[in-house]
Amino acid sequence: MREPTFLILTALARAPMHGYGLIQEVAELSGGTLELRPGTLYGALDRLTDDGLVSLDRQEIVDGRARKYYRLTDHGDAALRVETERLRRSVEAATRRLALRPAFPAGPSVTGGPAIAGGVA
Amino acid sequence: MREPTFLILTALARAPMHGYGLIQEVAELSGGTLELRPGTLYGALDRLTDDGLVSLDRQEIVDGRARKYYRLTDHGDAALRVETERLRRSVEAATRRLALRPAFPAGPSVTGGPAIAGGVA
DNA sequence: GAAGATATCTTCGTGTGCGATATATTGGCC
DNA sequence: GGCCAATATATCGCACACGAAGATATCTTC
Repeated sequence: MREPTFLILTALARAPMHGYGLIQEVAELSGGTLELRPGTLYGALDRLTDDGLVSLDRQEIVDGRARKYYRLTDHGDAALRVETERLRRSVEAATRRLALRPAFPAGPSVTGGPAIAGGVA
Repeated sequence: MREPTFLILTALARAPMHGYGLIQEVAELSGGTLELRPGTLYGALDRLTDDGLVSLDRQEIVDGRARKYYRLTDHGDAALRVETERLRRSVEAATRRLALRPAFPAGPSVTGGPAIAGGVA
């Protein structure tokens, strides 16, 4: 599961949403770093629906425009929990190892030194 | 950046490693859930080298077998930090929203609280 | 000398995400 | 009244990362 898919599930974890709302919600969740394109969104929704992680909640007509609300299924809820824990472990591992490194003396100059530090167990 | 790539950079954050060592290290980092295949590994190393995130540290001959050690560059260090924070934000968002859901009433009752909690931002 | 582990690397196929594009309706603007 | 932007859904093709499988080579063990 990649980031767009993960964030779609995350967005749906709070409440059912329709496609366009998901685009905005995911942008917010990612701090603006990820702009969901229609091709990504609807492709993901189809895939997730096939996999049973998401299902069509209801269909409304708002101002003459059809709105399809998608909902996280129990299966999707479980998958999101599993994936979240996987990611959490990765993030923790990376954080731990980055902390051992001499975190960049800042400055625009790269200052030659490889500065790799010795073998830590 | 996807998970295999992320974990390769994470593995290299501690110390330079050679390909085969990375396969084992990434398996350990992921708790055995991700087994890096040679195609994934060497493809990623080539790509990361082209992008300047990783570079060839040294080449040793151990027991007659060539070993190429790869090293995280400053650029790679920075990229890993950025990516780690991105992931951390995603994980926190998902955790927060999952905590709001009635975490599976399920049968055998999980005793009292969801107990997921943690510091919500 | 054959078998298995170590170690690197290539080729090929596929799934996912993304860009571009199409369609339709509403509302604002000139 | 016509045009454009925004809202909203949907499809197509491409690129890229990944994964499976196999080729190559050396060392160790039997």
